[in-house]
Amino acid sequence: MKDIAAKLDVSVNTVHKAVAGKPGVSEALRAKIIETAETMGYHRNESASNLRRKDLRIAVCLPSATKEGVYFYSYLWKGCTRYAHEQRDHGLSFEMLPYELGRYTDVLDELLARLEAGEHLDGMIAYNPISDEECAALTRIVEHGVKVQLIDGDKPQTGRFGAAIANYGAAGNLMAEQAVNLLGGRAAAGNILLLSGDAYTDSHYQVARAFHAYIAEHAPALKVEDLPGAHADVDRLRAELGHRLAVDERPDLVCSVFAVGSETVADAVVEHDLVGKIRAIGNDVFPESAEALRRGIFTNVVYKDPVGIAYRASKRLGDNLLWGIVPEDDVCRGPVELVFASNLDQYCKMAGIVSV
Amino acid sequence: MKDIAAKLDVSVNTVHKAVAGKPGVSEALRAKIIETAETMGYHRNESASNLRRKDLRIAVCLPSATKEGVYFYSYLWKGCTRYAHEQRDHGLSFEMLPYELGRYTDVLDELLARLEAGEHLDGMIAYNPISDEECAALTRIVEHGVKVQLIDGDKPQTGRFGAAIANYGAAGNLMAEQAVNLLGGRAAAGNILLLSGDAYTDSHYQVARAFHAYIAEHAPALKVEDLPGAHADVDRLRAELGHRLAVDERPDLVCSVFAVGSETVADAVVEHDLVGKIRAIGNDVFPESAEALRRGIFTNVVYKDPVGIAYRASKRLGDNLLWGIVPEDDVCRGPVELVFASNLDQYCKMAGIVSV
DNA sequence: CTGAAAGCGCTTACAG
DNA sequence: CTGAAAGCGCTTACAG
Repeated sequence: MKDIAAKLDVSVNTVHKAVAGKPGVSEALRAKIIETAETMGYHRNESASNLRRKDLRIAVCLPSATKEGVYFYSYLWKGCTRYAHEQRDHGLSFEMLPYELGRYTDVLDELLARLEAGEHLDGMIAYNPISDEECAALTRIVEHGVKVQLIDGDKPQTGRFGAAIANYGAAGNLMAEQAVNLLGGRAAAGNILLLSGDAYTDSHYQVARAFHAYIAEHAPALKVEDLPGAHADVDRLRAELGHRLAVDERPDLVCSVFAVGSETVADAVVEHDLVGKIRAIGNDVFPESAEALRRGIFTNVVYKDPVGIAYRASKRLGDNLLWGIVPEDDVCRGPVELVFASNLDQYCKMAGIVSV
Repeated sequence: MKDIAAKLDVSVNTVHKAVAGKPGVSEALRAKIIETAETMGYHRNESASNLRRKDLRIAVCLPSATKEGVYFYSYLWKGCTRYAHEQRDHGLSFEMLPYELGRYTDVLDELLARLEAGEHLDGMIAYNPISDEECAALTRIVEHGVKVQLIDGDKPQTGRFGAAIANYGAAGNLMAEQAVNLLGGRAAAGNILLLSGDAYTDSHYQVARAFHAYIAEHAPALKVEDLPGAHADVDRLRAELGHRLAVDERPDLVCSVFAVGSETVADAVVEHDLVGKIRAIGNDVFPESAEALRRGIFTNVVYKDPVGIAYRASKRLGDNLLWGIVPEDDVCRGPVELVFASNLDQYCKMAGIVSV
């Protein structure tokens, strides 16, 4: 920077304003400085930049990890806190705002009140808003100049900066692809029972839809029957599943598109003494599903990397606020993988699951 | 730091020496300072620390990516350069020293000469040495106080700081587990042809051994026949494989423990018009294997994350040199995953493979 | 719009 | 063994 300043006979301060995109330089001079900087191979020293500048403030607003879906939410928190920890000396300060399910709007309104009272916030990691109230509150936060990065869903109409979502379509395809493998390849025949969850829950619906589409295209001789139902009526689901497994014409393969359904499947398979006799694929890695895979109850479990999704969401926001980096796509889809007993341990280690 | 100094009535300089582990403080005072620092919740500001201190020097010595195994080596380079790029302002400077295969000792000797001439080097990322000469040269580098992190193998007798290796055992198990799945589960029967590579190449041998062990334990009715041979005699391998696929009693499944073998399998399956009629699992993601998976020639490909291995090797060394972090294990084993057509794209993106 | 000066929190080189 | 001073490369707050 000193060299550039000397070469153009301006002050380092002016160089700073030019390269950092700050106001206070004429556009002509800025262009000349940026050009010179590039030809001289200049790049900003991150350590020095971070040292003097004031921390940018980011709020994280996700469901607390104490209720339904506890594992999933705790993985999201883990991804955010990991990034926050890595960046603690790098110019970012995080405020964690967990909310009890059903109280999202309240927490958003509180935050809004603080913004209206003049408090400054640069960015926010926020759980995908569902209700109109939640969307409206988030939209108003965006209007206060806060860059909002959504997690586990997208609502472009809020004016959010970006969104990070698991690749539910790929998860459904992956589960279906292995289902076809297990039932004999392209010429596969047989019956699949799919615990398809709640059709109004985006993640359930998308996995189930992709599953059906894959089977229809690649192995049309396979019959897929849906068994819907989610957290709310898990008892009915359990009874119905038991019913299907008890009869002689039981399905050749049982799959679940969601975590609670996977647990139900594992329990039912054990209860009806079908371990090794019926094949099953679960969704999401959590202690119970990991145990079921280890014991051979599941052939596989679909992994959607919730920690990674939250980490990437945080990093995209941080990189943008700190360095002005604009991602290619505003929506970022995480990877999906199929877990086997042979490589289960590496996923448990990532998720912090200790085997029993 | 200023607060600690004020509290204990010493200089910031003394506090620095105490917390940074530098000489020049009495042990009694050091202990008192460290205790006070902890109770006051002090932690070192990384940006400030990086800004003033001199860059630590790290050399990277790996096979150049222009010969045999080009993809694998280029992935290792990619992992190292990614870390180097991330750390460019964070107190680490890297020197890249690619060598032509067979010329490893020469490059190590050159480096040794520089060290003996008084040049200083803090750390080194080095490819696993094979020959006695290579091991000896590396040992002498270690004796000059250089912390050496090995990649793709381990030679503890060199006194290396650590090693990062793909989990070849898990890769063999994973391939075998899916082989059992494809051939009918626990009661599977059938014949598997295994391109087992070169028994003297550690990576080939370990994958093949784990594969055999898994089958013997989990599906003893499956017959596994080895077809050995590696890069050196790929023409013979190709002929022999063609022979086995041409006859009526062809295997139900063909697997390869190594990349060149996988390419050979894919070619042979196409040549004998067996796409969709015979099942095949390959090893390693590279353009040809990705294409074979996309076209349904392979059911799956085993992924061993070479970029990640090199990245983690670099990061472990960097974290130790910069912050004194000592990893729990000196040997770090990378993850292994089974790739499907449904999630192939995410691996191609990581490896920089553009689909045709 | 432009610049001179102070300072972020640490590390270094040097003096006592 | 201990400390006073300078300085890493940038950013900020302020003066012109």
